[in-house]
Amino acid sequence: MATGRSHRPATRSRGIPEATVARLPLYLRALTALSERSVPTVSSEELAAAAGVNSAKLRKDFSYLGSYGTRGVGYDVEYLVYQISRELGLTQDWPVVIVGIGNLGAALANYGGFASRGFRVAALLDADAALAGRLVAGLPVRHIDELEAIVVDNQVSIGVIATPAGAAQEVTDRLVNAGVTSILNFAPTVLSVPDGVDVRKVDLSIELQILAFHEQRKAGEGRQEPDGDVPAVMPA
Amino acid sequence: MATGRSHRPATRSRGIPEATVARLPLYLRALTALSERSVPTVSSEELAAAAGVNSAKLRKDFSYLGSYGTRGVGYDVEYLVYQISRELGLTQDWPVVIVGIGNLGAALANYGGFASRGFRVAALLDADAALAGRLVAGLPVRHIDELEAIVVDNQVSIGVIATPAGAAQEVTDRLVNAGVTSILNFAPTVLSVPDGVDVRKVDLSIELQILAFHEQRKAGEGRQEPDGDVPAVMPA
DNA sequence: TAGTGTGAAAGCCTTCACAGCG
DNA sequence: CGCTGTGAAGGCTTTCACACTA
Repeated sequence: MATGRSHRPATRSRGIPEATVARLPLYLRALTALSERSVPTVSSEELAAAAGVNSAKLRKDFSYLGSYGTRGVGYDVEYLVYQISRELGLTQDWPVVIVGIGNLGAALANYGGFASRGFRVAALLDADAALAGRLVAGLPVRHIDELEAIVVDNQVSIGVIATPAGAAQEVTDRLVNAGVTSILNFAPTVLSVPDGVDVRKVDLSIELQILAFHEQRKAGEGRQEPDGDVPAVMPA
Repeated sequence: MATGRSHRPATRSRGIPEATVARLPLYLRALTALSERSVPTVSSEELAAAAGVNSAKLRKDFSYLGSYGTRGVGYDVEYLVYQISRELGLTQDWPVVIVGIGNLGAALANYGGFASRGFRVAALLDADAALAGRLVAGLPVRHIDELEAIVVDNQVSIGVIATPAGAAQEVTDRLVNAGVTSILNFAPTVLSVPDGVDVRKVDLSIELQILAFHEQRKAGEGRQEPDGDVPAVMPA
């Protein structure tokens, strides 16, 4: 999902399939929880259950990272936490700017899992001059005019867009121009970016619409088991 | 992707592949924009560009819905809007409850694309009694004790969870017990639900971690480091 | 003629099932 | 013996490329 444009034919950045990369954070979260409970080792079966996947998939995923398990025993929790963190690039510090400090931007700024795990909010930016200086999550909101300077000074490579849809493309252009190469977009717009810039989007209404689709299907299925066909109510 | 548990072997609810369903909202948004500009027809090429996909994929997707285009011309915008809306179940009204009215819950309540498109916020719920009665997005926050009554009275089948992680599973259980069969989860937890209940999750920190992975890869590509092994610190 | 609709080909991703190791 | 690691098989998804038609 969501890379810059139509580049990268079969994106697996270094042998690790994209689908696996997308699950590593899930494993990491489950492992972190185990680590906090001082659990020393875990089997693929247990960890898979905690992460909400099946164990064959988990083992296959881990096999792309290397042979980090012990047959007959399982995986060393601490060691795996380290390996996955390293693989994901979380052993280094990633300064992030959040643009658009409405409810959503504020929610993001306050989000704990954000600040932990290597991500540091370098600045909060908003176009509304009236917001400037106000503290959100302990940080002062700064005016969007400062965007370029902040990105350059802090070597920000990741930007989060929580602006209204209408402002998203312009903000994107400015971020990219200033040197940002990864964007997490919460605005309901398709962003266009140059090659080499990654965009991931999170879209609330799309998720809801997908749920509605399945909801409708369930309702249409009626009481009996879905063995045969659905009534086939064709449109006009 | 986010269905209840390990059920549904190859989920395509009625011939429409899951991957296609996930793109229909994208097409719908692009079409709605065209409709507002009173554009009568679009080609697959144009619409695909607006939606951020390629045209072959779009045509294939539409072919699962039926033959709604005109060769040599393109697609009728209004007609497609209607067909996709119907397919997604957006021609009916979906009452939704949002649980957890912090910054994120408030952002969701205020989100425009939410209220439009067939989704109606039936209630905002929070465990904090101090919030009760306060207006958010024009709706009064109600206490979580009212959850069951609200779900039943409004025939709510979709619930949105914006609570802290610790509360998410309990809220889920109560929603499901009361009759909710689709859940959009913003809490960073794996929810367990009975068969037949769909869960989709949106996880901010996961998205960021995926970006960090690619960011790291880009950075590493500039230097040498092709075979990238690390000192091999084996576990105890 | 311009652009849809679609078999066929090619790639991914998941699952299976079991060899092999601690 | 228990559990990992992994070829092989099977499914989905995307892409290709072109017949076909308004």
